[in-house]
Amino acid sequence: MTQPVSLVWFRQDLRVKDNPALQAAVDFGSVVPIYIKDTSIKNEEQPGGASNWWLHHSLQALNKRLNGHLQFFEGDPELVLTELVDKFSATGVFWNRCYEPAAIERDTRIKQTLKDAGCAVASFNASLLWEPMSIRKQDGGVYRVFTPYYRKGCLQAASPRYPMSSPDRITYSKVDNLGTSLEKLGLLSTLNWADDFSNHWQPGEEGAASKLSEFISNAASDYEDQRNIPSVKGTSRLSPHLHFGEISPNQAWYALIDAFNQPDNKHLDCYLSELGWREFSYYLLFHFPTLPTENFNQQFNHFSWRNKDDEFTAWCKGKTGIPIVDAGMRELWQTGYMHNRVRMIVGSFLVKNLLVDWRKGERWFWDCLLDADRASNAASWQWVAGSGADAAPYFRIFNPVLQGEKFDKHGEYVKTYCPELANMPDKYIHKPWDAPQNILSHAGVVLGKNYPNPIADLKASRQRALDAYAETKGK
DNA sequence: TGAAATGTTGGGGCG
DNA sequence: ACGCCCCAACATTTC
Repeated sequence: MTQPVSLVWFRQDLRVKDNPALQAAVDFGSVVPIYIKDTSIKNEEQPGGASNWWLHHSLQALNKRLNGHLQFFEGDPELVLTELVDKFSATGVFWNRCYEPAAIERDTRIKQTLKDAGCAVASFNASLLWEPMSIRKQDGGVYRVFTPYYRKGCLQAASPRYPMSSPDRITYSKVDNLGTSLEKLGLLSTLNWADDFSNHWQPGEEGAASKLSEFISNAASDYEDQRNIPSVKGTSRLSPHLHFGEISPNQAWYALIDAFNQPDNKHLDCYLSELGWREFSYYLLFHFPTLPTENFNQQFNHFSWRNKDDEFTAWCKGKTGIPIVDAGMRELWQTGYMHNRVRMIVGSFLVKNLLVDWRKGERWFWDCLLDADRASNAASWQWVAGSGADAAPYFRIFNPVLQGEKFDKHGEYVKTYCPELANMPDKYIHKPWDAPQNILSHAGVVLGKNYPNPIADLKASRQRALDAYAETKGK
């Protein structure tokens, strides 16, 4: 007696533990796990280079966990799925939900097609603590401010689902592998740009679990104080793992609560609320699908960005002459990651001091970040620009010198990524342009030669931003 | 999850 | 001893 066959369509849930769709397929019968590189989505929504590097290695890890049974395809998922259902005589298809506007539209259509073809189809929530459609204000409206969204909307709603364990035993269907090879998906860049990534990261479920336990044993107990120091690994660094679903937020949420084993701990609450910000980004994207491309606050449609190409390029390359900005941009390029505090600093500098449209920054991050995520990236850039929901007010302009002196007191972070400044004394590490000539020459720094002169005067560009924003506000 | 400008207070140096 | 000034330290307001 053969079991019914079902497909598990993996997308952003590249794990075996706490995977509701996989569990459903196991309960249903024998399983064919598949991954489809979706070529039907628009170019600008295709994952960037760094993200694809991660995806490649994550798929490799998942395939290993599935004993090599993962089948890889490329194309329009609707066509691929209907064809596979037919070829494998599958009677069930299961997946975990995605929440990006284009994915929702695609999946809704596919679900109908497969149902019409007589398949059992079910989708599940595997990547959010609270799904966007379930959180509403008392009057039925949509929250626009984080704190009431999180405190009233989320924390007073039903608790997040407790994580499931791995399926006891996965029975794989005895079918041919009709897919292509992982390599043929072409996710790896031909440049050697990504070579260094693997020194910093281990994509896959195992890497995610070890990041989580490392965070719990080393950093979580002092999270609120340490998370802002970029030279210290005081954050969880789970973001790329969460993005690809190698770990669910539910697993992180409950692991932290269990580890602290006491309510009302400020470090615990602080970390959980960061997971809350991730939820809020998805919530905003769901209810405002144009978030990645349109100003949430439409007053900004009239904003006169300067958009100077040479300045934008200097920012991308980490050659602005502002040490902590350059260090951040170089960390991004070299490691595919940037510390959260520094993301705010470089973002504020680009958008406010240089007056470059936040969407240019969004695009660069999209291509460079291993944790590039449509929801978080869009919501965070709009937050920085002041054009978003519950955004930073227009007058909040980070001073990169003060931020450096506050959060990187001895310049350890700067010196890691800007080695040409390695011998600068603490006093001038964040403002080499103010250093007396003898100190510069003693440190081997020649401004304009081996380290750039600052491309913007911080005081004047701050005033320029205030004027520009004041003008927009008046419109 | 800002920074700068402006205002207030109080200790200490000094004539 | 007293008034005056300076200025650090902190608080408040403004952008």
